[in-house]
Amino acid sequence: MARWEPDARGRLQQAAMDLFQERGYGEVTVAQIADRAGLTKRTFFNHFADKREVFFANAQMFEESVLGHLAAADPDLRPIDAVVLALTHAGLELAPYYEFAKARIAVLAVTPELQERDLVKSAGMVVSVAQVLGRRGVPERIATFAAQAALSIFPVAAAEWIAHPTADFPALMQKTLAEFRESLAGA
Amino acid sequence: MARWEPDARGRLQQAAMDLFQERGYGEVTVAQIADRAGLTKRTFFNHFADKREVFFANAQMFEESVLGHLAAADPDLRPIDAVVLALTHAGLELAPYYEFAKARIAVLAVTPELQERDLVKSAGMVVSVAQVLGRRGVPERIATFAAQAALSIFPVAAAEWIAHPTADFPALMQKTLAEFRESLAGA
DNA sequence: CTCGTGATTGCACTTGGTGCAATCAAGAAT
DNA sequence: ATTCTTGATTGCACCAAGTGCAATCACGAG
Repeated sequence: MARWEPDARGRLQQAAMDLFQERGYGEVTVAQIADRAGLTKRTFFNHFADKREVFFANAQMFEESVLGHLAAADPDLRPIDAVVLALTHAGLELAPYYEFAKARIAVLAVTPELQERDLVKSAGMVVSVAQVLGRRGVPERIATFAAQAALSIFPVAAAEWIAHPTADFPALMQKTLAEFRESLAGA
Repeated sequence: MARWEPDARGRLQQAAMDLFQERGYGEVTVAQIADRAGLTKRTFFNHFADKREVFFANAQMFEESVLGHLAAADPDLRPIDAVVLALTHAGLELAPYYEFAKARIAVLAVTPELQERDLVKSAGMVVSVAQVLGRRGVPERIATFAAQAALSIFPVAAAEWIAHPTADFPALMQKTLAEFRESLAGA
């Protein structure tokens, strides 16, 4: 038997997501989350730096997945294509969590506080992706721009996929990338 | 004589910036800001939604300037060029506030809390810029991407200009835009 | 059976932020 | 001159987020 009930962190995440869906992020207090997980407010803050972070605990795994795919990508690919492909693959791995992703987006959509943190997470990912590109010899600024472009595309394609789960996600990514290119076009 | 000392809001901004530079954002309390401005904590929150907002009070004027230039831009320009030009012109208007801009960036650079809010402001600007483009008949998604691209470019060029005030800002913008295009390139 | 260790907890405390009623300083109305 | 109105400021009570620190707990190792 474990010391205490196992996976305190996971229970906090679960309790938080449940409560956020039930009452909305703003109406939920950290004490209530901890309570539902059978823990205390103090313990919550041992596991998460602040109330917002509990919402993004899983998102980090997604980032690692993207970075993994990117590091393993064909070195001959152009930077932007490598990143888009990595995002596409990582995105496909999310398919089994369709319901979870949908709920997550629903909460995010109505909670400015979480949207704010979401921007930080995206910005952080731009930096990591750019770093990985850097190791391929891509100049820093180019790498950052490519990462930004690719990461701008992803949520758009993802939202469309959530709305039409039968759609072909890789195709959506390519279509969206084409639109981005068009937006910069070029005399 | 005015009812009270005039321009409470301005005094709060000034006091806040001074204190942030002296001690750092995290070491300054709202009560201290209000105090230095000869007001109370409660009054501070009458003028600003939260502690972070006082730092961005001026930034809104910049946004309005950009939107103004954009609305007045040559309708024949391609979307991305129109936005870049509008940002260039608005940026040039910032030249007289060089010292202030420098101090602002210095505080921002060491304060994650403010960086987070800065991302929100940028995102908001992407939306407004895209709206103005929309009124020119640019499709929504293209408009958003163009706005994102242009607003990714601006801080890079601005940082370089702050570092080398003698440089030609419009040229920096164009150079940076070219780099962004390169990052998406094409064969 | 004791000891060490890491997770959990209790508690006090600071700060951000809000709601509401009271007050204040001016200009307008009588 | 006095009253009225109006908007800005304030005081106060209160809730929730987040932190530091010491104590406690539940296990496995020795």
